Amino acid sequence: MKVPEHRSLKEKQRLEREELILQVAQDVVLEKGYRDTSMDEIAARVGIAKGTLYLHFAKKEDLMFAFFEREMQKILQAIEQQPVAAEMSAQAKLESIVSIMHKDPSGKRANLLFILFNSEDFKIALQQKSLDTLQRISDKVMAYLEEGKARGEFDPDIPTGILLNSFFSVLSPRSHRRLFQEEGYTREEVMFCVQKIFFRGIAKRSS
Amino acid sequence: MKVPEHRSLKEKQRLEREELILQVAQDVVLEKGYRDTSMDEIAARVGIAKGTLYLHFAKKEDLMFAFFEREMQKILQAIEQQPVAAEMSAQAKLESIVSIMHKDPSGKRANLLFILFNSEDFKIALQQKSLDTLQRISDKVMAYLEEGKARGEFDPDIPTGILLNSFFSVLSPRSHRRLFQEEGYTREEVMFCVQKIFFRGIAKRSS
Amino acid sequence: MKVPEHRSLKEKQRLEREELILQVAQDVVLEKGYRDTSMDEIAARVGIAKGTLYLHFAKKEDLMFAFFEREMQKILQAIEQQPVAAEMSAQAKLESIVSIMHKDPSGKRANLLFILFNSEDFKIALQQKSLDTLQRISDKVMAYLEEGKARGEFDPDIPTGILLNSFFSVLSPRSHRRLFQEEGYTREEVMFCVQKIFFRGIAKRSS
Amino acid sequence: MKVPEHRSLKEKQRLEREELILQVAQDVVLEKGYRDTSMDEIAARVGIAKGTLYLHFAKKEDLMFAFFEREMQKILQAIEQQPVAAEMSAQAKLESIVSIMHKDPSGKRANLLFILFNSEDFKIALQQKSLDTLQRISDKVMAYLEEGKARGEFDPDIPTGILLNSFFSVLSPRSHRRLFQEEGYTREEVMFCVQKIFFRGIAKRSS
DNA sequence: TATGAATGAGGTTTCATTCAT
DNA sequence: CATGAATGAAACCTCATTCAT
Repeated sequence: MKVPEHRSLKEKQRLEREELILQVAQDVVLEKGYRDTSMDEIAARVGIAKGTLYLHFAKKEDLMFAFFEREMQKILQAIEQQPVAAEMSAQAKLESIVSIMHKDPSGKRANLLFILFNSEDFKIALQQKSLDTLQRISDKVMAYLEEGKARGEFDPDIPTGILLNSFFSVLSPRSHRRLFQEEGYTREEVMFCVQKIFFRGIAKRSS
Repeated sequence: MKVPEHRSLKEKQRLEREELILQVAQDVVLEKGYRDTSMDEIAARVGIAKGTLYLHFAKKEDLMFAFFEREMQKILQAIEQQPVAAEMSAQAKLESIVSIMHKDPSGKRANLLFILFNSEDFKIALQQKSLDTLQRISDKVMAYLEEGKARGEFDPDIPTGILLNSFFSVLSPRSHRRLFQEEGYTREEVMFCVQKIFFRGIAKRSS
Repeated sequence: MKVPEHRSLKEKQRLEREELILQVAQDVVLEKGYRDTSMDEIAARVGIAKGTLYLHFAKKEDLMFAFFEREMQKILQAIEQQPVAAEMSAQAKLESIVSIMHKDPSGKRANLLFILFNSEDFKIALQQKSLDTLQRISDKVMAYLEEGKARGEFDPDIPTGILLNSFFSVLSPRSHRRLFQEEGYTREEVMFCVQKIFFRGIAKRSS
Repeated sequence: MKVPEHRSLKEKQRLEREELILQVAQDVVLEKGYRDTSMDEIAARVGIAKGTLYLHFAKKEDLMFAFFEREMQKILQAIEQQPVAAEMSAQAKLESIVSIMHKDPSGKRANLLFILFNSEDFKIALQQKSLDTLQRISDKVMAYLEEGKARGEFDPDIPTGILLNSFFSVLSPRSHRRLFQEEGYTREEVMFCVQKIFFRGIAKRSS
């Protein structure tokens, strides 16, 4: 109020630190899972006091939700910035979305989303927040699925809601993770096959 | 000691109680997840003292593992008792397995297995036990998948390991649960579509 | 009251079992210490139900106290049955008592008494019971100590109470146990030296 | 962080509290023994929450070990700071050690050490820690015992290991405690007599 | 009388959250 | 703002003791 520039500098620092916290939290969650990630450890790794953590995020849930939301935002932005040629097939568009979700710089995104999605604690928290960004991603995918049906690419007999769910099942590395972590398949190989199964599976029969 | 009937009566009561405990544990796990299921709460809901719980299951892990194993046994037995005509297609055989896994009286089985499978704590416990039953179910499915490939039903270009994983993905109600719990689809409809996607997706292309 | 013979038969069986329980309790206490000896384990080793244990001894403390008392009784009897020649020196008489306390058939007595004497729980229980037998043993030793003083064997300047305590210190295998369990001394060697120190230490100076 | 005085003030308070905890723990252990000393009770008596206790000592064992080690350190330092004239007899040196061990401000030290030494649980914990301080005290005593033998003060026929044990037996107030707590002897009187017995007992006979 | 299933108080330890400095 | 010590609820597990059969 007195010195706006100062205020915004502070604000910038604040955001930078928030970003750092989220990064660290992500790492820890990936290592230890949701429940075994303690606020103590996050604070320690960031190099701040536990109390400071609570200045940024009032609850553990809030922190967790924040980086979930951030990932979603990134995905949404990437999807929206993706150049989409009009004549591109619906399948190609959806494949590009899958590709976005699996190809983050750190390569951790999909695992992270999976962990959060399957953490009981987190689910409960999630239901109480608005899922706006998630909804928008979902809408985008749904739009492509319906476009594909309209174009005759996808089987119109399968309800779009079910298609949507199956799409996100394909995406989530679920047990796929095991395939390249323990059974020696490459990530690319697995994703290629899984997408193949999915898109063939939903294709309109050429009859 | 003297009277066999007496002994077996006690034993019967014991088994009944054990069954009750497992039922309750199942419910709580379904509601709250593995970690948030406390021995206290299970005992309270069963209506017994905490100590009594420990007479039946020496550790939380043991209790959890017990009903996991029990479900697996039921599934394995059902699979093995299923009459399998020699000329039945591999797909039909696999469909019957899916059907078994999804048709338990309570309708909770698949969710439960999914929760346990994705609980970090439980995984660790699981690795220290023999996974015999689980392995045998898995072997059965794998055998059918390879039979299907040999018969020209399934695409031989997709590694069987990946097929196997995808099969269990289809099975696990993961987000499917949402479809009939919140979005108004019937369980049958969802399973029908999901299986359709899967089997079309892995079918050998008619050249 | 109706059938005395029967009654006494029952009574005899009862005592036999009580003896067995005490034997087993002794073994377990020697193996695990006072606190880590559970009523469950005693019952299991005796081959009776836990409830039966409580028909004989209403509290854990009572059981423990019972075999403490029993050992004391044995010691007292052995002491009183010991033929004591009038002209025997006081030192010789005391040495024979030490010998009795250390030479029980099982060779466990001294350790056991030591464990009990140093168990906090037991001490408290002990204080609430009459220590009759213990007192009588103590009186016997005290009498010999005073006899020794009167005869000019022991130093009359050391109060008999202190001598008494030191005597029981010498007896108790305390850390002596370590000497032959971990350091390779023989039990006899240790006892010989320790008694030597004690009796020389309390001897009247020949000046 | 910025102000050293501030840091050291906090540190000082922390140490003071730690000291208080150790004091209280000592009292409780003296009253109830090792096993019956609960973290709850210690916290309650100190007037802090249970969790706070765990900020200072991560395990019950650690707390117990901490004050054991602290006492040992105090004793070792006192021994090493003791001015030792070269011509002093070995007996005089050992007497000064006994005196140190028995003359702590609270007068509880020896009892405490004895309780800990005879607690099964503590022994196990002790074996996993380095016994450095304990060993050094023990070495010092042993050196004096051997010096005494060499000088012709002590009986060379008694193995030094046995002498060492007997020395610590004399020190430990074992049942001595009873003498001045219940029987009206003074501490000094008891210690005087007990040392007299010990040193006479181990003296070389003037032949 | 004998049984052993049932009880529940009590013990240790963890960790999200608060708050005085 | 930042700190981190303090809190206390809650989790798992044990075991002496009771009591219906």
